[in-house]
Amino acid sequence: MELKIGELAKRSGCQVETIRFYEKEGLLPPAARSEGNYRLYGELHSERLQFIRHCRSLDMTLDEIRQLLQFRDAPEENCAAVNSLLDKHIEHVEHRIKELQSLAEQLSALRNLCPTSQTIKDCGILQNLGTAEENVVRNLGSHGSSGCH
Amino acid sequence: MELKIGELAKRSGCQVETIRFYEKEGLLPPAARSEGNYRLYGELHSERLQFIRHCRSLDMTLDEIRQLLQFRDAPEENCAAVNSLLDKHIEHVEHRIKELQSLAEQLSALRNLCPTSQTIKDCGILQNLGTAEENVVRNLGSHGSSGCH
DNA sequence: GGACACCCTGAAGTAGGTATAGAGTCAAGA
DNA sequence: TCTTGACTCTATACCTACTTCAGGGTGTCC
Repeated sequence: MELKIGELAKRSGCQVETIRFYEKEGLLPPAARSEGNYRLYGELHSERLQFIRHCRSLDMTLDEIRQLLQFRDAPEENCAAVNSLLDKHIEHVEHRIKELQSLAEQLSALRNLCPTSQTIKDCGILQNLGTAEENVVRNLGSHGSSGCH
Repeated sequence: MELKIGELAKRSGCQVETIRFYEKEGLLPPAARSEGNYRLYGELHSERLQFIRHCRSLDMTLDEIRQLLQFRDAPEENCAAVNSLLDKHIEHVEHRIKELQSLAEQLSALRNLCPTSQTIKDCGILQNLGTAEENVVRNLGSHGSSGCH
């Protein structure tokens, strides 16, 4: 039941480099080592990695996951903080959805400004992009969560 | 009509550092300089920056913006590529919305596993996060666009 | 001439990895 | 025994779109 890093990676569906990265970040404790200095993992590591990957698949940050792992390591405490962390995360995701929906509307309106191919100087899209943002919601201004890329 | 960088920043609603960054990235051409080596901007810079910020408020990448600026600089060409770039961007945003909606559903289901405060060892949320992801859509696996943070 | 707001350059930091270089380990086949 | 190939190791750089910081110079007001 001792896994090398590549085997653990296959099992957990993540990449070798990612596992090493989690170790460096303190999310996974350092692994035991073989004679040849290879990392060796057991069941506990495997479960912990599964937990982390599950959280990541739910788009939590490493900081949020770090907190959840701490809770997990204190089984007698109360879980109110876990619930609250999740509530905040849900709120965050829903906020982001609304932002992107508003964005999609704006983009669609912009697209309609050039229904067919023109010369660039007559292209309604480029013209509009060059104007002030009067009709544009500033949803991504300075504090918007960034990036759908 | 010669603006110092701080004035241009105020006008365009972005930060001084961001303007310098765009210059370094080649999105804005180098500014003229005053005797004291201060950057001096004119109307053309101001318009170009407005264009860039408008695109950014629509969540386009700097690479996409670079392409649009190239188009903008060739007014006699055909704008089909502009339309196509925008179509791709719209598709991208809509895809991301769907991802996040599925995510929100999963998070909501997860949240329901612990309706009231428990001890951590009885918390349905933490228990579920430690299980394999059988019931979890892998929408963010390896190729999902990242980050709502 | 001193205080203060503004500007300069260059480098480092952010999140969550991914990619690369250069080297070591290990098992199987010729 | 030698070699090939798959795997592992460390350390470092790269990605996006900026932001922050250190250590200075400039310009104006009182």
